[in-house]
Amino acid sequence: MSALKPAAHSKTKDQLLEHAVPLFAKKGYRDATCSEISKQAAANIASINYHFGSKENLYRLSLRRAFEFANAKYPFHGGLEENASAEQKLHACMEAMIRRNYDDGPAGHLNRMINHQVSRPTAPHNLVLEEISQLQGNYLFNTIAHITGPLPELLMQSAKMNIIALCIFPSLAPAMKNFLFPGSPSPEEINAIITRQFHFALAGLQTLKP
Amino acid sequence: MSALKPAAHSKTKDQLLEHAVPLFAKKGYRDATCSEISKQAAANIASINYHFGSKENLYRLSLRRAFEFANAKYPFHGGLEENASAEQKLHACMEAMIRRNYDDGPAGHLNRMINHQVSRPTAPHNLVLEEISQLQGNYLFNTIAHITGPLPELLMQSAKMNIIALCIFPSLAPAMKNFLFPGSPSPEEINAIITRQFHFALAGLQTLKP
DNA sequence: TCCACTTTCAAATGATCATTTAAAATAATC
DNA sequence: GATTATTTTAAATGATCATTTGAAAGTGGA
Repeated sequence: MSALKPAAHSKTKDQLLEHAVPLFAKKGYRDATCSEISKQAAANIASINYHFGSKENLYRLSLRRAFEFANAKYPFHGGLEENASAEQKLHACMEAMIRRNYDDGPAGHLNRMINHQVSRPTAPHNLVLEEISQLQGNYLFNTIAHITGPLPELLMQSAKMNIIALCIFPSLAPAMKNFLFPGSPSPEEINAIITRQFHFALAGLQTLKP
Repeated sequence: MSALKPAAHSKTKDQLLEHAVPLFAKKGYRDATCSEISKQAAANIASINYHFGSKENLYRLSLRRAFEFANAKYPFHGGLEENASAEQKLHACMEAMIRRNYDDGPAGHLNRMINHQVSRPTAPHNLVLEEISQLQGNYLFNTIAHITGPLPELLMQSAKMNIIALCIFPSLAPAMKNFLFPGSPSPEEINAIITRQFHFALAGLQTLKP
């Protein structure tokens, strides 16, 4: 436990965070090593612990940063007015989730980090994840409720899960994504995916009405 | 490289495989250590390399074994006749996939192993996975084709992906599964899930018809 | 210039892991 | 029962990892 108190900002600290995010997104928490992160940031290996205290803490900050990027470029509400229809809002949510999957830049890092996290949960990271998913999950939850009408809690959660599944499942597994789109899908293909999945989801939701 | 050629069968070898499967299913390839596997099998740590050559090879055999268990208890065709309707066949596929998710015994190990594998692919293991998923994927593919009628290849693959997503997504993430069902769902709840997801999927597939 | 403080650095530390080794124990064959 | 082959064992090996250490270098203010 070091008694030193590093400054809030420094060039090295910024560089470390900047390179940590894409590396965690690419390899996941475990396979992105401190050695590689600090090498990419042109910093000494000890700098991570000096500036962030631990690799785990650096990961937590990276998650938050990736969330800000994703949310800024692809917000769940999609710029819709509050009085937009529930169908429009659902479309916006799905569009945001799907576009994030196919964004190779900073706005796509969050989904890639989550994909790694999903099947390999580590206690402290889940706190951040839950915070994020609640923020977005509640908006989606309310939107769905307007489409299906009131449903039992369990059915609602399950409906929400189905919407998320239709948006992010193909990109969860790198193998599946590559199978569908060797290389990256074109903007037109992404648009087609969004409308296709939206109609698929909407039809499915109708079957849940009492 | 050992010059010894161990016998095809031995009690220790059987015990190792028997304990490796549930451990790989619980923790994934990396977090299930040779040390823990051999301890559970009441064998020496060197026995894995003696009998299987490497941890990787033990994992490959474990995958095959898990596949046999899952397929024996929950076959994709669900005991249907060849002339059953496409809807019946789709229902059978989905039922098999969903029941495997909620089976805590040997028949559930395959899905748990795949869930770990999905987001963290390792080259040699993927060969086995592809073999397995093609076997089952082709059957599902043909079934869907009968429901939607002929579609472009990409649309068909995407439809297949959606069906799989609706079946296995909630159990992909341990956190999500626990959120929906703290503890395990009852047999009645599982039945309800199957019919609900089937109707959701069927309605979605209709929207893909030309 | 001196001093207190912050930051960087190369090397050490200690933990964990799969795999190897070589000797000892066991089983099989004659 | 002697000899050969197989299996088990404790210990060693070497690799990788996050983190710690202590000294060196850098920085800003009086």
